[in-house]
Amino acid sequence: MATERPRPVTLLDVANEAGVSVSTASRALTGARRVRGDLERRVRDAVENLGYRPNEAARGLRMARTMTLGIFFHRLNSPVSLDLIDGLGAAAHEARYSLAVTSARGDKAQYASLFQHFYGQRVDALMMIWPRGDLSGHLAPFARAGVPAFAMRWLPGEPGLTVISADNSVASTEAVNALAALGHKRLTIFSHGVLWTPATLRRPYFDRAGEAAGIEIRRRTSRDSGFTVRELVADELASPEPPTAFVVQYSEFSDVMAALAALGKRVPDDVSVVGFTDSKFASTAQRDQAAVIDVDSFELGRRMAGVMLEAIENGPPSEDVRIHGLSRWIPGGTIGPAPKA
Amino acid sequence: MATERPRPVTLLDVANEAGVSVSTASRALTGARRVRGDLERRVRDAVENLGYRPNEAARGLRMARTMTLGIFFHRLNSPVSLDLIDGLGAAAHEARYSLAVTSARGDKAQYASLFQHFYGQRVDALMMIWPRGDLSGHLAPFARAGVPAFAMRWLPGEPGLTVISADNSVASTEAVNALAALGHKRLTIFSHGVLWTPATLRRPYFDRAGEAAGIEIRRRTSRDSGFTVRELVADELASPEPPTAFVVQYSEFSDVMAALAALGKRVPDDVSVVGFTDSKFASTAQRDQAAVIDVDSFELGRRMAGVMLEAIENGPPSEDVRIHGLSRWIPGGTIGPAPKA
DNA sequence: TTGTAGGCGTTATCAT
DNA sequence: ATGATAACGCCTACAA
Repeated sequence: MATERPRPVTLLDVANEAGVSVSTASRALTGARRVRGDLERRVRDAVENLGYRPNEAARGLRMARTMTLGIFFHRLNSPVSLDLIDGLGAAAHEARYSLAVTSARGDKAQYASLFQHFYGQRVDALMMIWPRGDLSGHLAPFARAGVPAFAMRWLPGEPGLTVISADNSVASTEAVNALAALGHKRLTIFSHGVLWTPATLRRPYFDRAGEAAGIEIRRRTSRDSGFTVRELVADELASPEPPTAFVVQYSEFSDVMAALAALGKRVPDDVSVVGFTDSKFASTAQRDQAAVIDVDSFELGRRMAGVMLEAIENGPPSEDVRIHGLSRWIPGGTIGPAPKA
Repeated sequence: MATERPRPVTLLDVANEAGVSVSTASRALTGARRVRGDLERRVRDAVENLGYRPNEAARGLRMARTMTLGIFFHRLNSPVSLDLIDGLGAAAHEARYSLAVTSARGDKAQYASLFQHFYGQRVDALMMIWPRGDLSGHLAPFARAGVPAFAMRWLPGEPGLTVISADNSVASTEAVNALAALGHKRLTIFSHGVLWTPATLRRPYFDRAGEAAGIEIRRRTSRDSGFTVRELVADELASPEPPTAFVVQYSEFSDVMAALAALGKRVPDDVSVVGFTDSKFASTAQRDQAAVIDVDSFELGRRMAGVMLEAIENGPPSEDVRIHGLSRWIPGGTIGPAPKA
């Protein structure tokens, strides 16, 4: 037996209760034009009594705006995703927007269906988090409808798609400088089992900072190799001129620490370790007293939503968007002077 | 300059292109009634050519159904939340529903505003994840509108609110039995820094299983104490009759392992350790060869969405919902025979 | 300042 | 089987 839903209270109900016309009721609530004070009060009272809330679908139909932000994840896997959702949601909600979240679960074959779904929903703006492959086909309907589309990804933007990314260069440079000041000459950036991770984006930061500070920057990744963290750490330390410092994704921080311990290396006496983290792990990192480059991905989400809202209002930005000032260098007990050679 | 959006293609455009009326076009697409084969083909072709997608807001207005599931989080913090969103989203999308996600960010003062927002959206069903406090006030509008509301929480349901939870008793009992078979007599369940965690829900499972298997079950939590994991582990092991096995939330698994190592205890020779995890950590756990009680929270999300969709169709269930069969006992190298006293 | 009426895009009812 | 038409709830010219 299909449930027959009680009809929710509508603006007409409010108008009747207040003894005015729907348009007056509407104006009293939207404040588009002035209404007589006493009438406005009566309308507001009626709203209160009846528990009226405007139907956003109807309003959206009329206004050609659904007050919905579409967030598309290629995959929903890291705690960073959570913070992004949280930050996006916070900013969206403040602006009276809602957040429609979807995930392709790593499957590109899902894209078409998911994008069509968003288009059917008539989201007012679209944000893609680490999407893969060519999107132009999927994005065409949005472009035609004038829906601003954003992507967090490594490739630059293109017509109909603005790329948005976080700039962590300041904190990264500070970290490199701090290590240089401690006498370190060789630093290895460690990214294990990751293909499209922030590690890739951070490359230029570190390269530039390393060059300026006179530190040699190497990288190790196991993305194709299938080696364990411990094997990679061991291999790296067995090289002729081994690094004296590591930069590590925080999700592998403890693995690397354990690997170093197992190899008989003390931190920070023999090796310094810097974690690349986000604020979600901040408390953990502090408990560990770890030195970290901290990225506030909650705030990043907020800022991303801000950019989306702005684009809905005034059209998409003319250039790709870089977001600054969200990362901090936090020294900690896992770094120390470079060991004497 | 406010952007003037190009008008997206509507059903009328399709009808014109196909040379039929809107009603025929609508019928051809919804399949409500049969239309002549050639006309249906022409309509489908027009849809293809024009890239038409029905406006869900308009459809929702007409159908009094928005095809939207509202998911409310008290806080968006654990990786489990991510899996839940992912699973909910997968099931929702299959049913052509979208997922509206919101988080109170741990702040009960946000509830009213967030619930009103969902109500304005006219979500078809509502799911609350670990909500706090009294919800009846917030839920009243949904109840009046006949919107099924669910909550994942410890307290039982009430009128207008169905409680949904996962039943992990089978796997938990298996774990206890496995430990009993290995000769363990005293087991401590360890929950650090958590108030409303699954640890609380698991109590009865373990209590019953322990009683049946003849194992004494204790619990340690630091929720108010502010002790470190290591201090708690040390204190527990210093008791007159120390436990020979621990059950630990996976997020603290490595902390407990490290604490045991620091205390000179070998795993599993001196102490056995069982992790309580979810499938997100499964690969990690396997790499660690850890013995775990694994919960598939992605699948849990799917099932939750299924319950919501069913409730939209046929009204809310008459009783609170327990979801079974989503947890597995996975033995591993972190358990072994109890040490001889 | 207020009310009347039209329309947003869709589906369902009613004639044809 | 098809087409005209009303209705969903809201906002906004336009008229009063």
